[in-house]
Amino acid sequence: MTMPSSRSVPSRSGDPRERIERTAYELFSRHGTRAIGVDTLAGRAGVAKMTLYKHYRSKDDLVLAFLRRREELWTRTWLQNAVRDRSRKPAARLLGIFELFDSWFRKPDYEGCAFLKVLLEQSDPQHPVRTAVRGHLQAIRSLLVELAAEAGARHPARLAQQWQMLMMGCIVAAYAGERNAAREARKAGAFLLRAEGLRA
Amino acid sequence: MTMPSSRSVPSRSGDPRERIERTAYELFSRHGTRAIGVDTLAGRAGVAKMTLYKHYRSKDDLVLAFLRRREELWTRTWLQNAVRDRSRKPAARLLGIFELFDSWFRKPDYEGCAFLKVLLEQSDPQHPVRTAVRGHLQAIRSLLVELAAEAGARHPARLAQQWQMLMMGCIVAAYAGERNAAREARKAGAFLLRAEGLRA
DNA sequence: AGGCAGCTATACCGGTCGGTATAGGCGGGA
DNA sequence: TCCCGCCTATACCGACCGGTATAGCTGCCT
Repeated sequence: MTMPSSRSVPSRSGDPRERIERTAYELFSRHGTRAIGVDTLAGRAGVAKMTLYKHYRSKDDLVLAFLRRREELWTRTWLQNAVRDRSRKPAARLLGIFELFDSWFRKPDYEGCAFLKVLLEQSDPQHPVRTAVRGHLQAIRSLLVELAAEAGARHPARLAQQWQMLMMGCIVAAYAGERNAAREARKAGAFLLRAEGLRA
Repeated sequence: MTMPSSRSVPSRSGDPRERIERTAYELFSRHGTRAIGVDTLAGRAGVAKMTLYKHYRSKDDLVLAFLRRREELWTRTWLQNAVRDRSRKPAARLLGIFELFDSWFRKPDYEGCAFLKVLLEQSDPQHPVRTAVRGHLQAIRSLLVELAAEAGARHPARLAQQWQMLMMGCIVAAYAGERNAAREARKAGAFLLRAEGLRA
């Protein structure tokens, strides 16, 4: 009677720490960090609350671990690899991001970008969590700068910055229900490439 | 001793209802709606909690009122008027949005976009609050479509959608600390205009 | 003078927040 | 066999959550 949601999809396998992180990833990604309490988290992970606090000093610590995992799984494993596999020409790789986004946005359980959710729910600019998000956005930026440079852009840093704004803008638009956001962003991106003297 | 923050900047003037809405505007805009409880709100407004619940059935109701006020003050009074005053040529008006954003982002107390904050903190797509945000974003879109059409764009709806993504993207980028986001977005926007056969 | 509407203050409700204390179960290594 | 390290379960802490009940004050209308 205590917690009806405790045992649903308990992510049973793995040691407790792994179960905690996996559960945090699912719940924080979907609902943000403010909406999920530590009791809910421990219950869903099938783990005692004390175990959680043995591995992480505070909830903020766990949130930071979640953000690291998000960079590992989303940025590196998903985005980076998919973009490199999708094409050989760097300019096409940049455009490929939006093709990737297009199928992402059309997933019925599309839940937006965890980095942006966490960024916007923290009003203190000095807070460690918000600082960490800035770092993770910077990691994505570095990837974009690299691609822009490989593509031979005149101003790789500028193109990367504009590209990232377009990415974030269409992620939010898709979250607001605009399912074709990625396709329109891709078209806009193509114009930016031309302005940099590139063609896909 | 009960509430040290109760009387700081109590927005003293006006009837209770106006004080509530003004306080909600300040607090929700800066911190989001999840971070601000009704006790804090009533305390800061210098109003009894019962008075608050006499004017609004629930906190969600108050949030909806806050969003309406945000559209009134931010979208209509601020954005719309400023853009119309800034220039006569519609294409220049579109670009003027980012010039307006540039000074907005450089305010030391820049607090981002309340619509986006509220949108991202609500994970249920059916929730009335999230539905309301979609409506407010649509209002901004309408303004953009109008400007794009006046400017003679070949595809006003498309240009408006891309423009809004650029706007949201640079709002978020600025929130992450990128102070020159608006200037770069403006440059990107100029390329989109050229692609539509327009010149500023 | 009476009355009523609007507001205030205070206390309360069950539930959840992040975080801690305590005691016991269970498995592996010596 | 005994112990120790890791985990569990449960209860607790003060604070806060959204929302309600009650009683009293104040000012305006008649």
